[in-house]
Order: sequence, then C-alpha cells, then structure tokens
Amino acid sequence: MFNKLLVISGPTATGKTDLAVELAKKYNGELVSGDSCQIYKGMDIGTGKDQPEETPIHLIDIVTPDQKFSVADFQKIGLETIKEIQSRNKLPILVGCSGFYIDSLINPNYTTFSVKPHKIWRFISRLCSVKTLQKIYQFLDPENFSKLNHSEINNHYRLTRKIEIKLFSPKNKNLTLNNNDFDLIHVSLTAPMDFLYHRIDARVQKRIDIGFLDEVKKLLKKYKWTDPGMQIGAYQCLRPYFENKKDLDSCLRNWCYAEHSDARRQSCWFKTKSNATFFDITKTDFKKQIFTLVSRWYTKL
RNA sequence: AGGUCUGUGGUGAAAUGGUAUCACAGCAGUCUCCAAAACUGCUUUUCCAGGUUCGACUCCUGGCGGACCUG
Repeated sequence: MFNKLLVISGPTATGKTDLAVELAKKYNGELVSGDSCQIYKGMDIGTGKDQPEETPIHLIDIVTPDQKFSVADFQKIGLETIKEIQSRNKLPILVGCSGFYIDSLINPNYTTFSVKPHKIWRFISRLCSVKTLQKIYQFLDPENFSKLNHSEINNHYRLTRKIEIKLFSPKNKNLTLNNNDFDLIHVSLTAPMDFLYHRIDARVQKRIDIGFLDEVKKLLKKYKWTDPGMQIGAYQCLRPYFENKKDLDSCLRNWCYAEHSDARRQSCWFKTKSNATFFDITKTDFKKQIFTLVSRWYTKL
C-alpha cells in the first residue's frame, strides 16, 4: 500500500509553497496545507494564500471565519485527506508553518483525549482567575500539578483544559493513539531571522498594495471582530485603524512585529520538537540538496 | 542671532533629592481540542564636564545636541 508522506515545514516567508509545488510536479503530488489560518474562507490576503495553478491544494477554505476550528478537527480531516490522496497513488505533501497542527498528523505517539470542550465549564472558567484555576487543579490532581512548568502554571487556557480533561474524561478510554504508519520524510526550511524580517516587512506592504484593506472591509460586513477567524494577527493588528484609534502606519508596524514573533515561535517549534532535516534558504544549493534527499527517499521501497 | 522648552536601553515613556521602572522591539524557550493563540525567562538605559549634597535622572553653572517662537 502506498503510504508515503512528504512534509515541508518552516516559519512563514521561507517559500514553502513554491518548493512544494515544484516537488509536486516532479512526484505527482498534491498539497495538504498545514496552516491554522488558511482554513478560513475569504481570508486570503491576510493569511497569504497563494493558490498554485495546476497543483491541487487541500485543507484551505474549509470553514467560515465565524466557525470554531481546533487541532482535533484538523487532525481528523487531515488524516482522512492524506489517506485519500494516497489511495489514488498520489504523493501527499503536507506543507505549513503551524507546528502544533502538523504534529497532530505526523507524530505517531500523538494521543487524542476524547474530552471535547465543555461549554459550561469553559464559561465558569472564564470567570476564574489563574490563581483560582491553579487551586482547582491542585485539588483535583496534586501529582500532575507539581509537575507543571512556569509556562503552564500561569496559562489560563491550559489550566482550564487540564481541569476539563481531569473532570470529564470517561474512565478507561480517555486516550486514542494516532496510529498512522506513514513512510514520511520531513524537510524544514530555515533562514537567518533578520533575512526573514526583511521579507516579512516587504510582504506586509505588498499585501496592502494588492487590496488587503478591502478584504477586511468585506469580511467586516459579514463577521465580527470577535469571531474565531478574525482573531488572526494580521486582522487584529488592523483593528485599531478600522476603529479610528490608530493610524495605518503604526498598525502596519505592529503587524510586521507580530509576524516577526510568529516566525520566531514557528522556527522554535520545528527546531526543538521535530526531527526534520533543515535547509537554510539563503544557501545557494539548498534546493538541489532537498531534491537529492527526497529522490533517495521516494525511490527506496 | 535672541527667547522658550527639552535631552533616560534600539524606540516610546515613568521615577516628592533616596534600590533607575514600564511597554514595544530583540534573544531564548514552553506546548496534545484558541497555536498567526496563550504563557515563561533573558539582554540592553540617565548627552558631556564641573558644582551643591551623606546621596543627583531630578537642583545649579558651562558645553554639545534637538524642538518651537521671534527676527
């Protein structure tokens, strides 16, 4: 059975899609987007969707901005999509920058808690302070509470979720293994940060030039600033401008900064949590090296 | 040229004469249903030279720089 999966990851603005399209053409592939933002319909310029002309791309435009979408939804649809592509004997190429999402598809040890977000608990938790949540979790699960690190213990959302799992997971069957058995290769693109920052800044300006403000106006006719899709950084950075609280230039500067920060966190994820092979896109022969590596992997049985 | 105001990390600001603080940027990290999110740690500062004082970002004198007004 054909079970190959090519993964191309890396921070924003490293040219993943272009590379993926080239590889797709060579290996009869189809792209699967591993991007937590491009799933939203109508959010095109702000999320940097570029639709390749001849190569199919999956998992973009699957929900509207007012719909909730989580990594669990992504995992379900993602695995189905990859298997469907493989069943047609085509090569799925997972390409994106959301480490958390990509991990849910390719990490064989990834487990899923069968606990769905609990509406009443989430409502109550929103009224609680971090300190209160700490006390609740400490009471429910003193052992794991003592193991929390500095990030987790101060993180309102994660404490809420930990308590949720503790309270509502059914006994005995609270874990499901993601037992996929892909033959995968993971290529990750990198670049020196200041190089990426320049690219990001230029791209922000370009997005304004090609009509990003109109896109936001159009979205605002149908959706609210508080809708899930509208939480994306690019749109929130422009919010003060649309509410006449800040001038456009300072909003754009914040947008650039937000993307710098995204790029940093994204590359941190792949660097520390994946076992990808890394290629610096400022080196002249990085593509040649990738093609050699992929070719060796693709042709082996 | 004269007058007025003003000089604090890379940027913007705070500090009755008493441990120089905050935000942003930058760097490093955490991560299993918000992840372009949320959270953690770190780096970098009082224009210069004097004076007053136990003690000066703060008060005084001079220099240098900036802003505005008048000519």
